[in-house]
Amino acid sequence: MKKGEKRKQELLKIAYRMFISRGYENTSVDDIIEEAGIAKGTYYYYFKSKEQTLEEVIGMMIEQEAETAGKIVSSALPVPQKIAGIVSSIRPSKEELPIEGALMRPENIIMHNKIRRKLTETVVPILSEVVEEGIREGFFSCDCIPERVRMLLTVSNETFDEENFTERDISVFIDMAEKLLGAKPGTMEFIRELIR
Amino acid sequence: MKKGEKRKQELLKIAYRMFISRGYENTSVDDIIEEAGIAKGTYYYYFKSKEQTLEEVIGMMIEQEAETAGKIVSSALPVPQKIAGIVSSIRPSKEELPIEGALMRPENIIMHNKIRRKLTETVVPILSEVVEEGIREGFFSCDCIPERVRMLLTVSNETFDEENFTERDISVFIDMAEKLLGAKPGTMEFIRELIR
DNA sequence: CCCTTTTTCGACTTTCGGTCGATTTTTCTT
DNA sequence: AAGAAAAATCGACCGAAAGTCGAAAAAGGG
Repeated sequence: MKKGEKRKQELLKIAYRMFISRGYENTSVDDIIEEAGIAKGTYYYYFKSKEQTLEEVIGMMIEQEAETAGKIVSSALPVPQKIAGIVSSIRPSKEELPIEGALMRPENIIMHNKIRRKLTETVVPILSEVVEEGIREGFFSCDCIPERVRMLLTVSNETFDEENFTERDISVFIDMAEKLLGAKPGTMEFIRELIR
Repeated sequence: MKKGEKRKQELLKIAYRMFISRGYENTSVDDIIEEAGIAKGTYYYYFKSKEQTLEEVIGMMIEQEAETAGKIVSSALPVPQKIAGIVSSIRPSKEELPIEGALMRPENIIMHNKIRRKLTETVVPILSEVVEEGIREGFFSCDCIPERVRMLLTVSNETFDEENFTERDISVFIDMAEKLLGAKPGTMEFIRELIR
């Protein structure tokens, strides 16, 4: 009964690698089982569908990132650095797998989308907490924190995921972040380094 | 040689209807050809792939909306009403086909995404023009107009497409729009009616 | 009317996700 | 240790769906 879990983790790892490098749509179940050296039936003994595999793979990814982010929140770092740290921990999705760059390929819309959704869902509360802290310390000044954080995250995802963003995009985004959170101009400049 | 164009339009119309009502993924080429009463080969005589059909269907949709928006821009309406008009002309995608509401179903991510992309691409320049006009008239005050417009559009799409948005989301969005474009507080309140 | 081009046809191929009953391996029970 | 029960594995098979292809039928033109 323990061998089972191990096998599943193994399959998850293989699926993760393949989804990342070749894209979800371009990875067939046959590819996965061939790599794993198992039969179709075995695969479906562990996953009810290919999509469920994707779901679990994404769950894995996000879980890790959330853990890192959580540690940062409860650390003693100053607020801006907390934000920097969290944002960085969220981004590896790009540096980690740029070799293929298959992530936002047209055919990868589905995976990309699911990742974004789940990421937003888990990160918004975490970042909100930090913003709250920032308000207490006088960095920020605003209401509706989760809503604001979410919108910032949305723009960030949508804008900086692609390769086509410009320096102007970054400037506008910083301006937006400062204004949306009620921070003094220039306070959020540190974001520039994170993105570029 | 003219019959061809006609057939293609007919197929496009059928595909449009089916993609909208049942979703792109849930519509098979066989469904389309059955509805059209033609053979597989005929379909592929007009489209190189199912995806190309989707592309053309989306092109059709956006073209119409862009036309309407264009007329509004060159009208004599005051700036806020131009914006309102354009935003409305963009939104029918929701009122037009809510019966099934299949648009943002998990399985429709692909279509939804392509629509959003293309829509943003075509609407950003149009709205930017209006904002420019608004600056001249003292409504707004900002630089990097296309970037700002794009981000606003991004947030709007992502936030108000779903059904789960709250009144607070709207308020924050309005606040954001005003601050991003350098408008006086309250100026953009009219957005509230458009969305709700 | 014949020849060319356009359009249509539908059987066939391939790919892929998923199913299922049989079989082997592991674990539990006594 | 023997046998039963449960867990894990196997792979042939299925059905759906996109896409191909060569042949045949319409449409046009001279």
